[in-house]
Amino acid sequence: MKRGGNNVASQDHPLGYLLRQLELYCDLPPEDRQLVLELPHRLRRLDAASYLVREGDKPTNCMVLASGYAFRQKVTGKGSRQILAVCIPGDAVDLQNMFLDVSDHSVQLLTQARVADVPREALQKLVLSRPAIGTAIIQLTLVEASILREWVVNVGRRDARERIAHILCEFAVRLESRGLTGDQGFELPMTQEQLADATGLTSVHVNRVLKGLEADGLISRKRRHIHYDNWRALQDAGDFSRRYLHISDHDTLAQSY
Amino acid sequence: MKRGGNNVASQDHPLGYLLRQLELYCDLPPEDRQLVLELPHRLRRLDAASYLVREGDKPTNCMVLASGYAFRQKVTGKGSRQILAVCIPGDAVDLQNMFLDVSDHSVQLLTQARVADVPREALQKLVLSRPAIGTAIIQLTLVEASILREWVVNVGRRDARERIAHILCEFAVRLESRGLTGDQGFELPMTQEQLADATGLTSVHVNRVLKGLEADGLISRKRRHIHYDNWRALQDAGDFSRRYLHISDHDTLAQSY
DNA sequence: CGTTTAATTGAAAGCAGTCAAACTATGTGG
DNA sequence: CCACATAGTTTGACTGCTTTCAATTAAACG
Repeated sequence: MKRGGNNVASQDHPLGYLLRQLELYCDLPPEDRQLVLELPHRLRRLDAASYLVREGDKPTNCMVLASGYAFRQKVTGKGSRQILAVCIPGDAVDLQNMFLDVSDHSVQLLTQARVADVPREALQKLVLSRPAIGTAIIQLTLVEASILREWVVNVGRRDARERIAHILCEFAVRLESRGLTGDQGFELPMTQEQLADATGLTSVHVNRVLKGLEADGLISRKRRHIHYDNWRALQDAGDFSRRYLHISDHDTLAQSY
Repeated sequence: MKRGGNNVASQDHPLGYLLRQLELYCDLPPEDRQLVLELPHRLRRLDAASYLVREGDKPTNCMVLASGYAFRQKVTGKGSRQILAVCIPGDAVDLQNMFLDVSDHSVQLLTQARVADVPREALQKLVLSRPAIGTAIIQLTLVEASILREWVVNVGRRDARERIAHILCEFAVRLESRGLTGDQGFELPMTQEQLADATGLTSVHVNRVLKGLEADGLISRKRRHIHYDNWRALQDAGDFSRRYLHISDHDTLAQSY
């Protein structure tokens, strides 16, 4: 059940990760794979904290993260920020904007990144004319929605410890599914304040919870690196089940811990 | 800029509301309109509290609410419930399941309802073969995702009063956009406990907040009926802006209050 | 009408927030 | 190479919004 054949492209081609992500959910015929890789695009290198999209924008491109991390966010009237999603390499940053005219949230880089700008129309056309690509993009969109639902649950019905443990598990599995993790751990590209904005907490409390998880032997930390000392217990602490990520088992090794 | 021509169908045909909803975001050519209305479907009448979908199901139909209300929900390991969305008449209940094989959440009826079951494949085929319909369905999906993002903000970064005011505003505008509201108010088809599960609060506190909003002259209530006494103030109290609903202004009258 | 479900109210407890300060790491320029 | 600046982490004390628990009232239902 390997998805071989395009792994080479993943590493070099700016859209390789995108292709790989599309094929996570359904196989593409060879000619569709070609069409994806041949999408017109312009590659930019951007600094950390750059905005890719601002709420209210009328975007003309669909951006793909060739490398680096980003997050979606919204700011309330009182000025507090809520992070809505974390984008990892290969993510198409604004499928949203491909079919809606005004962006309803902002996207900001977490790290320095390479971003491929694909003209909106080119991707649109592919989605509407190639059933396999259309299916794959729709599935991507639906999985993003599923993750959003889980975030609503996380923020609405879990306590601080559960929220943090849950989001750590989510990262672990998502990164793993794209081969971006190290040995039983990963580089968390966020400050504790950003983690707080993603979980509806304050940075002070995130700090306390992280120390608690560490004290209980679930994780250990060095700088921004998270190591799971007890993956099973971390999942339990976070009420985490991978089902909502819709990643088939053979796409990741995480369950072997 | 009227979307006339299919208003008659909306009232009678089980899929009329769906068609109307599709056309909210982009116009369909007449033959596509025909194809939507000619979708094979079976109509069922179900009691309140019936499940339309259960988490883990592998559904074969896409259900459309011809009448009645429903909500999406997930239950945590500790047994608390989070409501993720409220479906109103005309909503396609599981676009999710149309392109994903396993449902990641449950859908339960709020009221007695008429539900049209459309075979998954029939709708899929239409989406992938008719660009206008594909575009409309994708837009619908994206708007749902946008609403989810706003819910994350609501639950993550707003206090109890703001959350309740916000969700009331959202109902008002969504119902209005489908012509389901009365005079400066609407029938809220939820108990206070369900409202609590939608906002990440407890029913006790929802009650206190509702009474607070009433005491401050923002709303008045009779049974489940909500009347906005001061629409402007209610929006302010809820930090509400309709942008995330992606409803064009001429599709609703709400802003005239 | 009795029974069940939902709404309401009060008192007490607790989780997380706020405020403030100290500490650490990283980076810069002299 | 060190002093200084900046950004992020850590810690403590106190406050407060919401929850919890419990009891009462009101509405819906057979």
